Amino acid sequence: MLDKPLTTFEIAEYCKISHRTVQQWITTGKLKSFRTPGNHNRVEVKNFIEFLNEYKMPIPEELAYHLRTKKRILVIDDDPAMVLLIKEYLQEINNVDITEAYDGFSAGTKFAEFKPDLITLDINMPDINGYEVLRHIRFNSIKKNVKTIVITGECNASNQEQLQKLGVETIFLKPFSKIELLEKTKELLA
Amino acid sequence: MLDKPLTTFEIAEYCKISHRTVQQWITTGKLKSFRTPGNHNRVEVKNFIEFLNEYKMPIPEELAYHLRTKKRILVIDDDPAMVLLIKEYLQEINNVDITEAYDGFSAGTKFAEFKPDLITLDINMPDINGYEVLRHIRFNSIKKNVKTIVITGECNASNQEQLQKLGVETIFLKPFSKIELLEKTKELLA
DNA sequence: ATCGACTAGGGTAATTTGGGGG
DNA sequence: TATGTCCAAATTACCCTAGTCG
Repeated sequence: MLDKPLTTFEIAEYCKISHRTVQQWITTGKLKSFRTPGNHNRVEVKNFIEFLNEYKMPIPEELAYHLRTKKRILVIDDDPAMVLLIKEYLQEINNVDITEAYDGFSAGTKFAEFKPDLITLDINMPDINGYEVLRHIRFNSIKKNVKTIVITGECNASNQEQLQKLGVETIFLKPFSKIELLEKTKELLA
Repeated sequence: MLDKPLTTFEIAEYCKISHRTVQQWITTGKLKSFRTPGNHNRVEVKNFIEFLNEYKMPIPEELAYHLRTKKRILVIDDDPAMVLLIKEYLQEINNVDITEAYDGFSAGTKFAEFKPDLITLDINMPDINGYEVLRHIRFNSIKKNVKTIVITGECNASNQEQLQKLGVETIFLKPFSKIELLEKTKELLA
């Protein structure tokens, strides 16, 4: 969502200036863009960030994560042994920072503070309602585009459908394959 | 953040001073700014306020809302009717911003984003373990000094002791007195 | 088919801004 | 150090156009 190319109006909104000025920046070559077949300007996020850096302009919060060198993963599970296992597996990916949470409240604070690119989540937990977590992420958080992997003990067809509606990328049933988890995670982070 | 960065002329108007002087402040590094690609100065509101504070200049009323004058309260309860009641009561206090959360995860994100000065918390909830919340706040959060009021249906002596160890300021049993809640809250926010 | 609301581009005039010399 | 004036350049306001969606 936030990764799709930006329109001149969106950039104008980020920079708090008029869309005409953005068009000027584009025509004078200061800001790189490409054209849609309908002749509309589109600016790739990385070009926008490059531009902001070059002119030492402030970078909007929502785009700041593009500057990170390491991808961030938040592992949410109330079972410490499972968290340990998942962390151990995922650590094999290069350039990732992993944090964990064992209850809903700290999952929330860590989500807001750590701003992960991907989360793994159990949905059958006594203290956390996984569906609430997903709903909150999709509808209320700034970072709606975070990738979500559900790792759970049980999941029937109706559950699966519900999870897919909430934008869950993949569902793994315990016990799960290390290789599959790694591959899927790498794919989602790419 | 949500506000447009200020131009030198706008700052000149706020300070009742010439725009040339504002430019001097910027070139001598007293006032932080960035430049548009067309070389126009822009000053972020937070930098302007910082500058005004440093030089002990009066802060224009239009910008005063950037200083946190209002105290913030986060109401955590899974029962919407109870949240409504508590909010209605607390609204009578002057200069407070109140936000609510109905589940652990959003309580966490709101705690991290809203940074409340005081929270009210139920501890007998199916989806949120109130003790976990308190433990997290005391031991892991940045804002350890947040005041905590527990409002709950049941609470025996052992529970009470546990809560006090976790730094809970007051415990109210439902149904509770509006006047007592207001008084205690005001006292804690003072 | 037509309407209104919305998004986007672009022409042009008006306004705002930076900075030099006083 | 702070200000008033000036001009070129940057930015914006205003307007009209076209396409899309329901």
